[in-house]
Amino acid sequence: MNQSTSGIAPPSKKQIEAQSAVFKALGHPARLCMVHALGQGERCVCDLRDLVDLDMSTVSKHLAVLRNAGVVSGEKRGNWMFYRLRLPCVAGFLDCLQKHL
Amino acid sequence: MNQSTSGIAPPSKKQIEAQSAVFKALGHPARLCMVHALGQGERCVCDLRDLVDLDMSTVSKHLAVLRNAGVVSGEKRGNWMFYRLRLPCVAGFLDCLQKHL
DNA sequence: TTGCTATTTGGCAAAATAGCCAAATAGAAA
DNA sequence: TTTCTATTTGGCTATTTTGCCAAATAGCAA
Repeated sequence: MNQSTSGIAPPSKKQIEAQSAVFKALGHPARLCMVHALGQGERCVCDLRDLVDLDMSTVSKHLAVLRNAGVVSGEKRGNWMFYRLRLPCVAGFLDCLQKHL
Repeated sequence: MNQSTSGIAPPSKKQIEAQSAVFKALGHPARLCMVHALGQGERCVCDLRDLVDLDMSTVSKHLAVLRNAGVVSGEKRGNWMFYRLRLPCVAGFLDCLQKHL
């Protein structure tokens, strides 16, 4: 037999999809590493490439995943593309993880 | 040419791995759905199975992913296995996502 | 214009993940 | 003991993800 269920409404399927896309985007070591760096300010793709030591095209695709999930945003200035963190809550959550893991 | 880099020490590779395991665990609609439910209190596997409508064995494997990442913990009482949320910061982060997505 | 630099996109093979069924396990009940 | 119930594990295929190379794109410089 099952437990009785709570009366609080769960998030919609759309919300769950959007939220899990954010988590999925952060759920890769290279992407999380880049997000950590972006937490300290904007970076160009070349900086992030040096950080994670992957092919430039791979880094670009990782950034596309983060962009599509709404985690970061990019702005082109001259030849460079600068990325910045778009979700303010990420930094605080990372701090909390640091403590509890 | 690259930007100048900050002097703040980045997290260790081990920390990055542990943190991205948490995000990866949360980065699946069914698992996130279950975590939402667990945010309101412990649930047995059968309750979670009803929630996400997947095979019992699939639910069990999803819970193993969450357990291995440190997101939830399980306790057996009688025939039932009860899972509960182990990371207090998840609920607050989900609230923040709700606002900013 | 041509050339150079930074980034993105297409395509492919390798690796990881998801979900099912069947079988194993553990504990309660008869 | 045997049986039933809840959960986990093994194994398998289908799907998704990752990361490289090559090619395309965009903007600056000459």
